Amino acid sequence: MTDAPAAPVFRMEDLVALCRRRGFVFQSSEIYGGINGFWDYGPLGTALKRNLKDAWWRDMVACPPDGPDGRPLSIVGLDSTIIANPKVWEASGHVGGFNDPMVDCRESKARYRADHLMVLVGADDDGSRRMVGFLEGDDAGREKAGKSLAKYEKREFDPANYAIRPFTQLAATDLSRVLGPDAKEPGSLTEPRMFNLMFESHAGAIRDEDSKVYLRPETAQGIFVNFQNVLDSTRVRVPFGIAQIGKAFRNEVTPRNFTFRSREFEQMEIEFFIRPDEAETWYPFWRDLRHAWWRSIGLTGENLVLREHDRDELAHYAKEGAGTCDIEYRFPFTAPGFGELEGVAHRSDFDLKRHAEFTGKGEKSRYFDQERNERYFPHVIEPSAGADRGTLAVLCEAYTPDDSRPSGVVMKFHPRLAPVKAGIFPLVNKDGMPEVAEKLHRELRVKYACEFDPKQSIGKRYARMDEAGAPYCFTIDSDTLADQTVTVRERDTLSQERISIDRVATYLAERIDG
RNA sequence: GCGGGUGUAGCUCAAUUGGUAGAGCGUCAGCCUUCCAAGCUGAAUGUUGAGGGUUCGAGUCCCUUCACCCGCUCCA
Repeated sequence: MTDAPAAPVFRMEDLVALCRRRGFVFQSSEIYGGINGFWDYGPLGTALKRNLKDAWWRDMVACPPDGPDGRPLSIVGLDSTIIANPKVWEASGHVGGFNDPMVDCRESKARYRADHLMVLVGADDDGSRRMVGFLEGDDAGREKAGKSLAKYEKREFDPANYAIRPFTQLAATDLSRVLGPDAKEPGSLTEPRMFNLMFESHAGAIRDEDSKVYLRPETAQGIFVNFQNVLDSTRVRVPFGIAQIGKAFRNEVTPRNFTFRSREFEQMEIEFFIRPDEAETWYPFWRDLRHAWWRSIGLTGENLVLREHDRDELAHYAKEGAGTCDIEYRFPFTAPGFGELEGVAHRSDFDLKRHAEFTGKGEKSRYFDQERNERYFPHVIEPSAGADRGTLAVLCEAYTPDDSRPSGVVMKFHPRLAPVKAGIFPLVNKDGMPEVAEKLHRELRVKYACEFDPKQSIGKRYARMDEAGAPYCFTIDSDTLADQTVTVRERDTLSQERISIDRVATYLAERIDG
């Protein structure tokens, strides 16, 4: 990464402005002032995102490549609900994990997880002595706290004279005598406050604790809880995958960076179930396949990277395993750093085991492998991609300022993802040309998203198609009427060539369908 | 959640010490137009982000709030 090229040479606000101007992305409920962390897709953005999801579904579910064993992957689809029995989230660990109390320091503006915060206090504390905070596991911080306390009390520091207590066990009245880890005066720490990262609602008319439900924070659990249903209803056997595209919700503390960190977002997830001893084969397979897929839909530049996680940043379900990696993109707002598009994780058998435990089915729910004549909880390789983040990366990759063009900018989408595949124009809006163009449009629109536009000058129409990212334009002129040929204008090169009008559909098929 | 900045037509921006909210571009309609936002004529468009206050009078001053941007923080 040392000689990585410079970040994209455009300002994010220019892309945001284009997205709004051309109808890719709008702020949610904008006429009421918007709402933080929520975004709507306009006509072009909807088409773009749909094309991305369709490409994923086709390449991963309908027509996946061969696996490492040389046989086609077996992957089936699922569409589970956003709201489920709340026990799902107790089993998955989200109810606990999403409720971390946080402590803010008014003086240093730092924020700490309350359960990571400890205080050093005199062992013979009588309720009036100063306490000094430090972070659990931070030996240097703890030493510093000791020195600070000894200096304050003007005596030698002897660990035997001090006790360590969790911050969470302090009474509210004690806070005024606690010195924060990064503070100079005591009393700057707030009481622990809950940051509930799962959205809550209520199912049914009565709004009480029993009716409380959660909007799912990931689509994955819908797959795990349907694992047995899919096995029983579908002729699949390990190794196989279950795929799902759907909305998920996280009450992010700080939504930021356009659609990158939204509170409502869409995931494209596969849980691929494997034999426990084959993770070392399947994990690198999926990692490389997913990396290659993002490249195949147009993220071909240096801004796409694959990054293996360090051991200490792994999630609770992946501590032991074949590995976890992020597929990351260098967005203008992360540059020179990167932002995550997709995580590929070996989740081990964590989730299936947890649901076996929480449903009380236990070992009985183990999978029976007929070929091996043995029972086990399958392990899982999870490629989990963000549809909105992917769409945003595609928008960033496509955005190409070009002062030599009238539009000033061109969106160079991969033809497969382009929301409009072609513009179809009569060179002038008379002499029979619009009729021919409209007929061509009617034929092409059956298979490809095309725009017929007879108005204004040809230059304006090309410029508009540049901003919409249409890879091709077909123009009918007076020669068309004589020899049945049209001009193809290519978006990226601005080249023009003439082809027969009855070859237009084939021309598009060769370039869009591969 | 903290600090800083921004907010006027779809976009870019004007609007004197507080004194009738405007222009260009784009959009739309018509004319014209034989290949890259050409030209002519005309049209639509705003509770100046929202709410409150001061004032005879607020885009302008004050308060509150919302959204976006930058920096922290957070991201199981």
